[in-house]
Amino acid sequence: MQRLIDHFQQYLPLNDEEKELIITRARPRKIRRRQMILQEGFVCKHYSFVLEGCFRMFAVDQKGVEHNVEFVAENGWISDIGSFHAQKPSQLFIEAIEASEIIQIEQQDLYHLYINIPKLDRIFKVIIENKFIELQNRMLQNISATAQQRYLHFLAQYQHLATRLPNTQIASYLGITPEFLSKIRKDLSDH
Amino acid sequence: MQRLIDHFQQYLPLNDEEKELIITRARPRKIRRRQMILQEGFVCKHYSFVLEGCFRMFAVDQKGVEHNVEFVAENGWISDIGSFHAQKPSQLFIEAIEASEIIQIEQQDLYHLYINIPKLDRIFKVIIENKFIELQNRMLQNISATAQQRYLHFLAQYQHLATRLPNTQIASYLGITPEFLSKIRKDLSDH
DNA sequence: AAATAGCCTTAATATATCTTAAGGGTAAAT
DNA sequence: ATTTACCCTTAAGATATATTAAGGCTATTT
Repeated sequence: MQRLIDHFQQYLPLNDEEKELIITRARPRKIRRRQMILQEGFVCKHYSFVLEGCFRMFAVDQKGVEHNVEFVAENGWISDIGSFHAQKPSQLFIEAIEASEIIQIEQQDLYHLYINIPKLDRIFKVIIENKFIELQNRMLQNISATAQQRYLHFLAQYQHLATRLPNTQIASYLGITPEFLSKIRKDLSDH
Repeated sequence: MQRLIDHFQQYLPLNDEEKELIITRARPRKIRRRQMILQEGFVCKHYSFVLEGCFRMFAVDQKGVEHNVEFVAENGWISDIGSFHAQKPSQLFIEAIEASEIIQIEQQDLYHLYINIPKLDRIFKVIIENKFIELQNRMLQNISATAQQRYLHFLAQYQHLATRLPNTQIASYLGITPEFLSKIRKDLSDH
């Protein structure tokens, strides 16, 4: 739990009372590999902070094909924010790619924390701003770069993830088929 | 200026003192068509709230081709958030597509407002959460849908924009060439 | 140890999208 | 009123990426 407090304090210091309140509203949880913490059709109940392990958020299209929207590993937050705030059924899945440990905060608890610790508004504002910047960069890549360039960019920016993920998951994140990623990798290795 | 206050009050009520402070720190400005309010290589100095008109944020690739990252029209915010907060040179341009009126807040002013009106942390947290959700949906479309599906989705979600934008700008936003968009439109009109 | 399932690769063929080139239409600039 | 610049379209040929099918390799599972 200290890890979560430390995480928040990277943004702003907290006093003991604030730390205590956060601790009462957050719950640690172990997740097995392949376990889902969100499924399509259900409301996203939590904001989840990843202590150990790795998750993917994905959608399934009409043909049943999965598309990875996001990966989140250590010290990152994952949630379907739209579903969480609107309390509407999600169209997304969140699945553990590895055995993981997380800390979860439920919606009412998070709202309670926001009211009693206004600093958290600031902290989460910055957290989401950073996620937005990252996503906007990825979007720019997607509309302007070839699949090979996107793959190289992914390797450079997310080395820590790239080595832990099967290529098939990376392909889904890049928006290409595993077969085509395989071709890209061959072309690269042939210099 | 009242428009900005009203905008904030859609999220949370403000008292007179808060309104007054915001007004002293925000500046209205008229922008001509094609005028740039941010250019590559410069630090993004402002958060800009659009009263009237329409802007695009775009990047220029090595070949000199422009890629539209985002459109923002009435009651939306536009800024290169990364450049703004880090005070680092931007890689993006922001240009008025129509003659426009905006209200701008400089970095130091916004930070001053955040400190003196903690509510604004909450308000901007929600604003950016909504932008994030929108962008994540677009990202999902981009990795999972064909150009035709993306175009139809764009028309459905942004009718108000679609009719005001030249197709060449829409094509750039969708990540396709104008020629291919033209073909898509023909295929659609042939049912 | 065998069987199963997931992952990675290869290659042939098909489809989506880009490039280049050209022409016509319309709005802004002179 | 003419010119210029921008925008939209069409089409042929090129390239990027998807689809299908097959085979091999590992790590589980039986």
